[in-house]
Amino acid sequence: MQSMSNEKMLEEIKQAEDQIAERIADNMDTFGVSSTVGRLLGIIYMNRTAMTLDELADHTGMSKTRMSQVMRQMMALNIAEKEFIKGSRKEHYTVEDDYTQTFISLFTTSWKEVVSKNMTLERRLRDRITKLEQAQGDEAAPEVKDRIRALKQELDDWAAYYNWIHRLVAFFESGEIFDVVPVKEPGSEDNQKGGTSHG
Amino acid sequence: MQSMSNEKMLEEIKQAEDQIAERIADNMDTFGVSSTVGRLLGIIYMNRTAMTLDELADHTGMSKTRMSQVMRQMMALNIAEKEFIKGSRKEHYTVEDDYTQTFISLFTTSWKEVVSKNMTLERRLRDRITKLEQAQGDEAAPEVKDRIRALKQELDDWAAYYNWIHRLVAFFESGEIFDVVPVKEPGSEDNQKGGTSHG
DNA sequence: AAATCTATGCAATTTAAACTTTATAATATT
DNA sequence: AATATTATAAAGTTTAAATTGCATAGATTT
Repeated sequence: MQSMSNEKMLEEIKQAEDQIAERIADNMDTFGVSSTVGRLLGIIYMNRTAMTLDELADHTGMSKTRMSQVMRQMMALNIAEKEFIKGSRKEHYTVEDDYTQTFISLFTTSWKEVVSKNMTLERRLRDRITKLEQAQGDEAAPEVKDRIRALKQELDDWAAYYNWIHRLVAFFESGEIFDVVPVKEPGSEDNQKGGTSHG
Repeated sequence: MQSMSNEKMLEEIKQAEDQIAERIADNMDTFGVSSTVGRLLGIIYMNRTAMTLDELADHTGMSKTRMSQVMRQMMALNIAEKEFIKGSRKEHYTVEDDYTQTFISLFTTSWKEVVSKNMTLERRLRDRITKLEQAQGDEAAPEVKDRIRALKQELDDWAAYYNWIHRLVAFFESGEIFDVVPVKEPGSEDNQKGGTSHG
């Protein structure tokens, strides 16, 4: 085809941008969160400036209530924050503009929650086992003793695994991960936006 | 309370085991997969030997068809495999018994898929932009030129991010992650089950 | 403190995912 | 080849999650 009209070109460009945003949204379910989270992330990111619930509702065609819920969730996940805009009464929301940092936030917040739930259960189960051991009289069947031993072993493995995740999360959160897997390919002098000191 | 009956103790032990299995299942949605995946993982893991679809259906109270679907998904995620049992016609399924390795498999397989999808889109968009640039005649508006430049920048950022994830996945898959975040706390002489050479 | 605009909690509805039933294809056994 | 038993596919149903509309509470301006 020959030289296009400007309108047609702008239309094509918009389509390309939309495809990127849509892919961001899709990828979100790998983190176990709703795709609407990704859609808003994409919209605000592409917009380059803070946006209000009304603007988001306009862009998505969804209800303002839903926008409120999702932005709240995104703030809980540490991938969005409110930004004060002088002269405006509305709340404005921004998102982290560094993809990698967004990945880290999503990864660490969700796994921290998992680790915490696990630790609670572990404590409870250890107490329970202690009581069981005390309660098992001299006449306790060998089978019972074996099962208790196996359960303790299981709990130890389990705890070791969660301890690993705990340290893994810390490794990401502190930014140490960038020392071993830098953002840009080796050969570039400047390997990341925020420097090594993250936490 | 005083010394319990053996039946009561076995009952308590079983409850504790069930709670662990239930937690494994719950945690699965952090990976973005159905909790049934986690439930089967827990059941087979606790069982310590390969199981058939019928046995799984018995344990869960779900249909055999569903068991087939989920086991297929688990094999796609590299966290389960078929095991040939001599003399039996049925398929028997086992799961990885190392929690950490299961984590790695889930993490790497899902992100690999995401990276692959992204690369396909990226290629397609770059072609499109090239065509746009060729098609923009001498009379192309400055706005169009700006938008194209911005889109290219966006695509570069985007590609850098996915390249990072790509290398991150490799870092996990190769086992190098264990060099920087070992499975057991430092102080233990033996830091992991499979040694350093994973891939 | 009344009026006006904001964001959010809650019940109701829509939509998507999980799961089951039924039907079919594949594989082994006789 | 006929039979029995397995695994998978397709369509239908149930259950859970996402989304909306309405009602209310919190601010801000006048």
